[in-house]
Amino acid sequence: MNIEERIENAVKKMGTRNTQPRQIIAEKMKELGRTGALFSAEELWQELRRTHPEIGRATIFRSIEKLVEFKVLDRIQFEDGDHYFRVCCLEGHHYHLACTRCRRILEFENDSAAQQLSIIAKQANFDIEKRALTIFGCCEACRKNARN
Amino acid sequence: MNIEERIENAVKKMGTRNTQPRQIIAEKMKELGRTGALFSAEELWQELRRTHPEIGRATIFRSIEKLVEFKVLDRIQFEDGDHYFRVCCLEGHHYHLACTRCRRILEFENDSAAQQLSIIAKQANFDIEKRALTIFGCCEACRKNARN
DNA sequence: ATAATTGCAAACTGTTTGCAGCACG
DNA sequence: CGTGCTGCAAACAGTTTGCAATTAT
Repeated sequence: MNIEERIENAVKKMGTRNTQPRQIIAEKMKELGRTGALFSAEELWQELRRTHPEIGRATIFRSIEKLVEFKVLDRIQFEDGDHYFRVCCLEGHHYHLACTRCRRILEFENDSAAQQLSIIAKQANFDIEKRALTIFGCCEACRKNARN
Repeated sequence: MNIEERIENAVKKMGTRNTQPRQIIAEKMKELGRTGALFSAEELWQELRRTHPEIGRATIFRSIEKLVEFKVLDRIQFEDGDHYFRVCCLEGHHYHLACTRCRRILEFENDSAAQQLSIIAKQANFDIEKRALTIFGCCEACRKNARN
C-alpha cells in the first residue's frame, strides 16, 4: 500500500464525514509525504491558513492526533523537548537518523540492526512496539558546516 | 568514576558557590541514583519541598538543566510528550528499554547492537552523539498484567 | 562588601477543552 | 434535518524569565 492510499484510508477512518478541513489536510499530507519534511503543529496550521484562513488551530491538533494514531505521521521528539511530525514513508520497523543541528531526518531500514535489537529485547522479555527508532546525532552536511 | 563522584563533580561545575539548595539536590541525586527511579521536574520539586519548604521551583528547573548538560541525568521522552529524568548509571553508549505502560526503564549495554548502529551511522556519514538510545515497548510485568 | 544565586510571581508556549453554530449526509 | 465536526476563546500545564532579596565567599 503506497503512502497516498494510506493517507486516504486514515482520513476516512478519522470520522464519518468527508469535511472540507479533512480534504485540505489530506492534500497537505500527500505533499508532505513527497518532500519528507518535518513540521510542527503550529507550522502546519500557519501553512494551511495561508490558503484557507478559516481553518482552526484545534482542528489541526485533533487531526494530527488521529494521523499519528493511524501511523501516517511519526512524532519525532528531540532531546530538548521540541517535537515535530513527519509523514512516514516506510511501513515496517525502521530507523530515523535525526540531526540535532538542522533537524532533518534520514529514514532507512537495516535488518541486521533490527535483529540485534530484537535479541536485546528478547533477553529482557520486552515487547518492542515502536516502528521507528530515532538515533540522534549530527549529519554530514552540518558536520562540514561546523568545520568552516 | 562512580555515580556519587560524578554527581559531586557536576554540582561543583554548576557554579562557584556551594549553596544549600545545591547540597540538597546533590543528596537527592545520590538517592535517586541508587534506586534508578524516573521523576519529573514537578515531582522532584514536591519531594524536596517536603523537607525543605523554602526551595523554589525555578531552582529545580535550573539545576536539572545543568545536570542534564553534565550527563548526570538522562532525559527520557515518551511518545505522548511526557518526559522524565533519571540518574544515569552507565557512562558509555547504552540502551534504555522504556516501558510505555509502567514507565519503568531497563538500562543496559550491548556491544554488538552498538556496533550495528555505528555501521548504519557510518553508511549515512552521521555522527551519533547520544549516549542512550531509548527503545519503547511493553515490559514483562506489564505484559503479564495485561493478560489477566 | 559584593556578586552569585535564589525564590517569587508574572509571562510565555504549546496544547486541550467546552460549546454554540455550521455543513455534511 | 439531525448530529458530527468545526472554529473560537478561554483554560490549562509545564517551563522560563525578570528582578529584588538573600547568602556564600
